[in-house]
Amino acid sequence: MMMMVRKSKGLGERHQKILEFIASYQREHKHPPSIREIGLHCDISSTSVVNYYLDQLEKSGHLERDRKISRGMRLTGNTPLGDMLRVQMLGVIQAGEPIPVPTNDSFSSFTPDDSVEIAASLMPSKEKGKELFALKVQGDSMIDAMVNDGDIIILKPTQEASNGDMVAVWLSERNETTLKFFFKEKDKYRLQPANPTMKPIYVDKKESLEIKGKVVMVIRKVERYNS
Amino acid sequence: MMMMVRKSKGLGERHQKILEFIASYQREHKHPPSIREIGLHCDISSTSVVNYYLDQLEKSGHLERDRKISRGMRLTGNTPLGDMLRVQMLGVIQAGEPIPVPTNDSFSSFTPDDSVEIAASLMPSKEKGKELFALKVQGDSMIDAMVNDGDIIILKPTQEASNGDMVAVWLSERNETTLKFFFKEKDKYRLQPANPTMKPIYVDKKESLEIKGKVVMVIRKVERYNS
DNA sequence: ATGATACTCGAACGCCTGTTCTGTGTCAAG
DNA sequence: CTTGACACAGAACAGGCGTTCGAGTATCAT
Repeated sequence: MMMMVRKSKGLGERHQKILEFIASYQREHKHPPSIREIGLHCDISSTSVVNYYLDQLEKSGHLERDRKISRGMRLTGNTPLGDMLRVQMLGVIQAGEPIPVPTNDSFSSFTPDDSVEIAASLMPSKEKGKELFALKVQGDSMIDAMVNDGDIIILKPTQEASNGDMVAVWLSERNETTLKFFFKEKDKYRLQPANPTMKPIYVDKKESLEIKGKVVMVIRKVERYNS
Repeated sequence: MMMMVRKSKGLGERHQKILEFIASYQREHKHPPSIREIGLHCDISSTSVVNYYLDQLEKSGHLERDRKISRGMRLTGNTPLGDMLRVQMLGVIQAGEPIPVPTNDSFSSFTPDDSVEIAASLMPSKEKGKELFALKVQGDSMIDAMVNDGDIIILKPTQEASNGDMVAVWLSERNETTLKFFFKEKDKYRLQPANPTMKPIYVDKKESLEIKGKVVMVIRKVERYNS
């Protein structure tokens, strides 16, 4: 004597509810719900009915299912396939200050101090986050490298750089940290700004030049311009 | 009469193997393996041994476990909790060319033409990818906005901008697309370059100025410098 | 030797979970 | 009215899967 029927196509109220529950459950538990859990929270008393809807959602492409496997379902659309990697935010980089470099305690005893998540699909090489670290740029001094105040740079720690690498270097004799493209020439190093309109600076090989890391990515969250 | 023993602390060969298997299995199947599957692929004949190692990995912080729940394990460190959102890459943006804007077919019939994945945790506002789109910057003409050739910009489609927003605008009378910070003044618009050393350009309100979108993020993959 | 520690096996127990089958009420088309 | 698709319930079945227990072996310090 009571029945909310959903004609033919489109997502029904039940479908919607299930989809939302799966999403929220996944967020909270880090893994998908079981059929029975879905039924419980969506006021469906029979596991077969849940299965019934799950089948439909799968056919309509909202869901993927690994039959026979516990909680083997996942939403399509957003929260897609790719995985991502978390890189540690070690501190800030600014002119006149040495930059922090990753301590050598491998990757154990990780302090989730502060970190940035990067979609793995964005990483250029296969340098999949093993030893990457992130720095926040402070001040406008990196402008010649097309890096602005507040930007986040992702870098791979290294002492040596190939020609063409963008590196973070510490010029102790100039008491300056800077981001430049690195080129080794006859008797000196050429540090080429990213901005083609700016002239490179040359560092004699006698001068101490400490390469701190190689930049692999720059991320800028554009918020607002203060002016 | 044969036994590879691992003294005391640190990750043993077995631990490493299990960790790697879980990661690869997860990549392939989109869900964690079961204890028996781990044992099978890591040459461990007893489920209790796998459980034994899993316990250790959990204690050492490499793994999280939801006991009693099938495949209720996940690696910590990388491949973490957060979800991400996929934004469509609609095309390129370059001076002298109009930029593509999202067609109005909502978000159904999604062509995975080309897309970028962004960690949700990086998104400034709660504008969680609903209608975001991405463009690849071509040419050096956006340099005054601290955007380089090859950069990827994420923007939110809009026709109106508030003061201080970074917008992509089409100046039809100048036949140019550009990225600038937007300010409305008495009788004109001020388009402020991101680079503080560069002067703003002013556009009379009579001139047509089409705001295409508001930039929310800039991503640069640093590969190599051609020079 | 002896005991402690680390590691490994195999089997059994029992809950968890997806699947399947039978049955019921609703509604629209024939 | 009959028929059939559709939405749903409930129960039972069969594996999947984590857990636990008893027992055996190797290494090392005492």
